[in-house]
Amino acid sequence: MSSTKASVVDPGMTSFERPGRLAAGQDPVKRQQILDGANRVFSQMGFDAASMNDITREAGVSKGTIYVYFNNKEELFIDLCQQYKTALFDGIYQALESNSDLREALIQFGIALSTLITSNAGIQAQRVIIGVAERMPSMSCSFYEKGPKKGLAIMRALLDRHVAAGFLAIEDTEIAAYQLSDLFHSGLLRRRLFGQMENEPEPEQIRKTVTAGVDLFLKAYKA
Amino acid sequence: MSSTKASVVDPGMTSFERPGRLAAGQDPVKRQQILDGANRVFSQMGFDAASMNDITREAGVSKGTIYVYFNNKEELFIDLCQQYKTALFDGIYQALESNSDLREALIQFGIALSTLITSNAGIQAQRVIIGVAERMPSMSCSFYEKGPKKGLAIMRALLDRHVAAGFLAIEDTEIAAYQLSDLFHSGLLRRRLFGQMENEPEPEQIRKTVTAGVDLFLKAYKA
Amino acid sequence: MSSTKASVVDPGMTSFERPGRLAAGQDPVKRQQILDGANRVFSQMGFDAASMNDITREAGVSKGTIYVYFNNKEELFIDLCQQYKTALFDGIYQALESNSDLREALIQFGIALSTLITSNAGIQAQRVIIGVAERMPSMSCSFYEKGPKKGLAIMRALLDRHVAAGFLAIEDTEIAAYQLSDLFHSGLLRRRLFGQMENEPEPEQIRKTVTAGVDLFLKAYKA
Amino acid sequence: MSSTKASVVDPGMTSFERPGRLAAGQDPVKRQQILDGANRVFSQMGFDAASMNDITREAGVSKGTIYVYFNNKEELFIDLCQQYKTALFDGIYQALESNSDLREALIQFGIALSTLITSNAGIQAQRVIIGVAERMPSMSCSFYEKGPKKGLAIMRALLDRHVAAGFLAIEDTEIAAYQLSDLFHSGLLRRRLFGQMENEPEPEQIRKTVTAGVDLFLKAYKA
DNA sequence: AATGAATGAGCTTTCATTCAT
DNA sequence: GATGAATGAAAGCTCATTCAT
Repeated sequence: MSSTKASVVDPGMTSFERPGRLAAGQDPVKRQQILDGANRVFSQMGFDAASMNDITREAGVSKGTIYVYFNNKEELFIDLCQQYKTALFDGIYQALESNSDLREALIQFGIALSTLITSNAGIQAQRVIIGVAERMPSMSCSFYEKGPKKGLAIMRALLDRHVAAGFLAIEDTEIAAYQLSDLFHSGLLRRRLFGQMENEPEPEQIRKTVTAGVDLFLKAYKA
Repeated sequence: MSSTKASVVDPGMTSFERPGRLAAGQDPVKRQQILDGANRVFSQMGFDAASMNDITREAGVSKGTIYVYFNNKEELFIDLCQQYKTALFDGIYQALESNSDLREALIQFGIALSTLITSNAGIQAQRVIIGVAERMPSMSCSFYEKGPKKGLAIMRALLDRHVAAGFLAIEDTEIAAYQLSDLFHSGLLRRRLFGQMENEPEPEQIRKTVTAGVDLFLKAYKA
Repeated sequence: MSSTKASVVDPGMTSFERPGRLAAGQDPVKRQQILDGANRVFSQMGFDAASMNDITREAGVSKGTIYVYFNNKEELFIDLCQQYKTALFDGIYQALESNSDLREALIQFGIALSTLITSNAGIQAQRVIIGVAERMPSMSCSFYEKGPKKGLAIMRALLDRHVAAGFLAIEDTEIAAYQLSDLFHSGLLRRRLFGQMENEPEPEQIRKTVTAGVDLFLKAYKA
Repeated sequence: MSSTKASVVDPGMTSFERPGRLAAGQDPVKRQQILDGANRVFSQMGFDAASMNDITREAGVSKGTIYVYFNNKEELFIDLCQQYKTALFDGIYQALESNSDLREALIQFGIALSTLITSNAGIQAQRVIIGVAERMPSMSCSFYEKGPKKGLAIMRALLDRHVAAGFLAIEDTEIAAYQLSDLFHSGLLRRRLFGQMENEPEPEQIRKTVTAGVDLFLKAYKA
């Protein structure tokens, strides 16, 4: 559980920049330091097996300090999950709009998405969240809605536009969007989630998988 | 956590059939009784949050007895996961071979597979296993290999036969098999895993999803 | 905090008599053993400063066992206070009725009462209860009602009978009963409560105090 | 625990009068401010359950400042108790000497004394001190000696004078003083301490109790 | 001189495991 | 062979005290 472990969050600011004394629980650098430690521990152990002592050690702050920033273990976890959502999915949707060629746009987006969700950090985050889905359904649900679901909506809108333009012949673009999003990571995501593929897939493998998926999709649905 | 909860395992034999006194830890009925209780508890709580007391209560046996049949909590959990594999995937692969029409065979198989892995019991089992995948990688891995991977091999062999027969034009049947297996549950599995779809999908919804996936697949890959 | 300390409770039964295995939290000997340990610790430290570890050590049982018999620290404390009430005040009221001579009856009763409430055990119990009276008012109140108040009612009835018989001339027997009960321990109780009198008063001192109080009372109130 | 709560201490000076910067821990206004906050918190919670954070909040000073004025929680508490003694008992003994009529002098003094020790502030102070008497015997003892004991000495001297003057016939004026002091609050103090009388007794009730006590005393002891 | 964020020992409570019955 | 009361290490969390600002 060393600090070399993957992390989906990036403080973006180091302790060197710490300004003058801040109010209790208000220092964003320290807050991020705790979240980083918590991320490493929760990612390795899951919510229940992680102990606050572990997080204390990993974050390099004292137990009392954690409890100044977060009311309890669960709130720390929820805040971390909020961060997963933002860190994972922010800024990858632009690939879809910035490309005029449909095939290329889909491939670029698919690569970005698959790279993300099959990365070590992404897999760990998904595992942790799926692991508590039974007991904290609203959290895992909101994770899905901020992530995959949002991507789906954007993709569906794109498909709708191409259907309207006569380039694609799709009866139900909702189903089609689901199909496409699953084709992006065919043979990658599930194997990664279950640990059957130990390391992050090579970029080349991702490209091949995405391209095969997009081509299958376009061949079947082109007008 | 009552006994009305979903369970992937079926004892198949009641205590009435119990024979004369057996050696310690040798009574298969009692063993199954413990596994059933453990299944209900682990499914609800996950591995770490489940307590042996809960399992004791749910299984209706004493704590000492559990420790005669299983060395510790983890071994009980591992044994239960072995059972998940068998209970989940046994007996669904025959649909692929018993049908001469390719499309119909794929649809029947897809429905069987999707129904299984999106069922409450199936989702709970997958969640629990994914939740510990980081710490017990061999277990989650073997779960994948016994389940999805085996299905994939059978599907790939089927595709190979149809390619050889000239009915399908597929370059890489491994990728194609992955694609098909993901198309079976497009928009179902992930939403179920993350709790965004609360209840088991209706048979009609599964049929529609599978059919759309198979048709997409065949349209693109038919010779 | 050794086992030689004063205790208001008497198990009345030793571990030698322990019968065959009892249900969890049902063994009255063990229960009493815990209460005895708790009594010693709470008496020394008061409720808040006492730690469950101290009680564990003093009672000679494990922490888990305490929590089988009592849900939490507060319930253990409340149960102990219930016992204080019973142990302290049960069986001292008979002196009042068993004696035909009023003066002698009052003196005997006063001696019994004063001996009790100025004893080490009695003082410790009162201190503990007074110490939490602000936060657990119902408990300290019920202690008073089971103890002093009950004695007052009996004394008042006695006075009423003697007034009716023409032996005493008392306008308000309620006030008189209060006066008498305070005269019993004049110069003893408060000094003991505040630690200004370190040791239990000698029987002779108690007798002298009670006699002086009763004589003062009777001289003023006799018809 | 707001500032509307009863307090036995009166700062008597506000921060407006604060002079130029004083040496650390030397500002008597700030010191009193801390003691006031501590009084409110200790009165509500008792010594052990009170937290320095509560006192910080209630006193309106920082934690560091408290530790400049007082070495630790216990010393703060001890200093506060010193103040209880002074605040409670100072200036009530003059009633005894300023009145030439014995009965009237005793009644006035008794009323002053009973009003004080049955007041909310007085009861809270006594509860707190009795609650720690076992662990800090010297403190509770000195409280008694500064308060009740001093009053007793003065009363005894008064009784001695009247015995010498032939107005009273008392064999042991020490016992008599104890008796009188307890008669002052018969039926009030103990009920208040144990919370059986929730509110401060009405002045009329105190007057009645004191008068009854004094009259009982004088009737029995007059020459 | 005053502050209050940080510390970490110690709190109450839980629970996997053992073993006398 | 089965039981479940007992254990005690370890959990989440609090709080008296310190010290950099």
